[in-house]
Amino acid sequence: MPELPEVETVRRGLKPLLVGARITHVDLRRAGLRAPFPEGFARILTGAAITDLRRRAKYLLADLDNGYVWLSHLGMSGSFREVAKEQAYTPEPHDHVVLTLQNGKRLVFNDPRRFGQMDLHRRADEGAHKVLAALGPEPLGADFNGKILFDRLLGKKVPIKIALMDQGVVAGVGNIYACEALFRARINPRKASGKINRTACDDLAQAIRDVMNAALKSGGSSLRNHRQVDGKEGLFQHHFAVYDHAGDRCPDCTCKGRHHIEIIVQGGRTTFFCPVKQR
DNA sequence: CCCACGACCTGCTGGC
DNA sequence: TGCCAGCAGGTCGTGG
Repeated sequence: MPELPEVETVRRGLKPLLVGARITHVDLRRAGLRAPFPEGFARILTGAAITDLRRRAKYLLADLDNGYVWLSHLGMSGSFREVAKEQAYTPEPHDHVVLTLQNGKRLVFNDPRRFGQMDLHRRADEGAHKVLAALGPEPLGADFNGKILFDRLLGKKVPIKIALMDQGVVAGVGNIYACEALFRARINPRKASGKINRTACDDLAQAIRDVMNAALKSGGSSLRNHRQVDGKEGLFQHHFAVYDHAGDRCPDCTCKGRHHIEIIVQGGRTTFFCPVKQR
């Protein structure tokens, strides 16, 4: 469940459970996810209290009172769930990490495809963190606008859809919200990034912010039975204009309902768009 | 530097 | 009905 709105929804769901909590036990049920867990992972988490839970792009960052930051990424299929104090923990398939908190509650990380990530770094070194430092601006941050986007796309030849999914251009946009934002901004996903003019970049930056804010209000999108931390499902999938709507009529009135959503492959990922509305 | 593409995994589904 | 190729919300490394 992993684009910015989903990860932010997870962060908000986990915050009451984690912030202020102390980790008393860490059970690693395998040696790693895509990469092995870092050296001393369980040892460094054990005994530490979580002082804050932040998000950068699609990464969750838990600040610990021992100076470390616990970084998590949900990949394609990762999820966290809470197990209540009085409830016995029964392992489910693909449960990989189980944290026990001092208050008796448990936090379980489950990830069938294991594209997720967990790592540690020192808070003091975060500015030098290779992956985090390479990330583009937060689309919901105060410093993101059409000018910033225009400057970052300047000279790029890749199709705009591919550029939007490049975490170094703008952070947190994935396949769904790239498609949805381009539809809202009436931009053809195949258009060369560097040929998008300043006005269109203003529209696109606004479209990204709008669609992400709308998704956040719905608790994100829940595809394939994914659930948020509290077990509820996000509802934004019911508001997709184009994503997963190949062959449907274009929902925008300027297309007069006669045109249909097309599906193409870009960079190995599916793109949905209206060839009439999006020029 | 910039870009294309395969690899990494498991589970579900749609078409035969 | 049953099987399996193909596809799924992401990132990274390796080529050209």
